[in-house]
Amino acid sequence: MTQERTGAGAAFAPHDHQRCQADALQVAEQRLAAKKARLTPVRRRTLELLLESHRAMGAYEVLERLAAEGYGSQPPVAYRALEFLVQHGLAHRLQRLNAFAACLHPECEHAPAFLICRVCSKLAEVPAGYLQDELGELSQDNGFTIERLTVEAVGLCAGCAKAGAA
Amino acid sequence: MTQERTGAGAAFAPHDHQRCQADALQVAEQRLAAKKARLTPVRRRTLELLLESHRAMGAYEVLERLAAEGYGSQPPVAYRALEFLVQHGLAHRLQRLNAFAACLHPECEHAPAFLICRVCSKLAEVPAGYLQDELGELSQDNGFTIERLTVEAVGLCAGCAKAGAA
DNA sequence: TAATCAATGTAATAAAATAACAAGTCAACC
DNA sequence: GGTTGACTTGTTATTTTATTACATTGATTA
Ligand SMILES: [Zn+2]
Ligand SMILES: [Zn+2]
Ligand SMILES: [Zn+2]
Ligand SMILES: [Zn+2]
Repeated sequence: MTQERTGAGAAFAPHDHQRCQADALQVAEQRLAAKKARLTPVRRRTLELLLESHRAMGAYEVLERLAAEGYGSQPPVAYRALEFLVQHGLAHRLQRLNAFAACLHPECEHAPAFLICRVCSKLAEVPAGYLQDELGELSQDNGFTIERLTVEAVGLCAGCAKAGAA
Repeated sequence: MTQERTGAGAAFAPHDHQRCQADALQVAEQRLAAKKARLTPVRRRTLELLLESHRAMGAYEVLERLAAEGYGSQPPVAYRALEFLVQHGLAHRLQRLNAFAACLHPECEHAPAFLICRVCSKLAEVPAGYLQDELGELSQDNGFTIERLTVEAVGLCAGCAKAGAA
C-alpha cells in the first residue's frame, strides 16, 4: 500500500504506472471482499482495461476489448461491468465524455473533480470535497440539498501546453 | 431591465415567471444585436421553449415542438438552434441530463453551476465563478489550465423535500 | 445581377444506452 | 448430494441521443 499521494498532476506526469495499476487492483479486491461483492472475471478485466491508461474509455471501446477476449459481445456486458465498478466506487463516469475511468483514489472518501486534457485526453482526479462543501452551503441557504456532484474541467495539461498545442 | 438578482433558489421559488421570460428574451435580443448574430425565427422560438419552465429540455423534445409548429422535423434543426444559443451564452447544456436549459443570467459573465432537483426536475443556475477560481488555482499548481468547467449537482429542492419525497 | 455566405431543410447513419428475456453459476440450506 | 433462490452472464431487439452529407433557400454584397 504505497503512499504516493501526489497532486492533481500525478496522472499527467511520468510515474510508475505499473504500481499505479497494481495498487488500484489490490485496493479494489480488498474493498469488494469487505463488502462481500464479487469481482468476477469480466468485472476484473474491465477494471484492468480502465487502468491501462489515465484516459477514459467509452462503453463500446471496453466492449470491443472484452468481446475480443471471449466475453460477451453485446452492450449490456460492458455497461453492467462498468456500472458495477461505479457503484462500488472503483470507477467514475465522465459525463462530458460519455465514458468511464478507473478511480485513482479508491481508498478515500469520494467527491471527485476531474481535469480533462482536450488534447491528449488524459485525465486527473483531484479531491473536491471542499468544493462540495462550499457549494453545499450555498445551496443549503436556498433549501437545496446536494446528493451528488459532478465537476469536470476541460483544458490543457502541462505537457500538451508545452508541446505548443493550440 | 429589472434587477431581481435573487439567490440560487430563485428558480425553485414562486416568482413572476412572465417577467423572467420576457427579460431573458430581451437580453438575448440585445446581446445578439450587439454581436451582429441573427435571432432567426427557429432560434427565437427555441429559446422561448426553453424559457417556458425552469427545466431542461432534451433536443428531441424541442424538435417535436418545433416540428409541430411547422419548422423542420429532423434532428439537426433542433441541435443547430440549441447549439447557436449555447454558443452565444443564451442557453446551457446539462451534461448529466443530455438536455438544454435557457440561461437565467445572460447578462453577467459565465461560470454557471447547476442545482438539479431529481424529483421535480427543475433547476437553478448559481454563480460559480469563485469555484472556477479555486479549482483553477489548484489545477494551475499542477500545470493544468482550465478552459471550461462543468458543475452539476443533483439533489432535492426545498419544495420537494417538504413534500416528503424520499 | 451575379457571386457569396449563412441558414434551413431532408435523408441517412452513427453512437450511446436500455429493455426484455433465457441460461448458467454459485452459495446456503435441507 | 440435491434443491432453492439470488446473482451473474449472455443474447436479441429497441430506444435515445447525436452527427454526417447534401440540397435548397434566403440574405448580403461586389
Ligand atoms: Zn498511473
Ligand atoms: Zn494533455
Ligand atoms: Zn422564472
Ligand atoms: Zn424539486
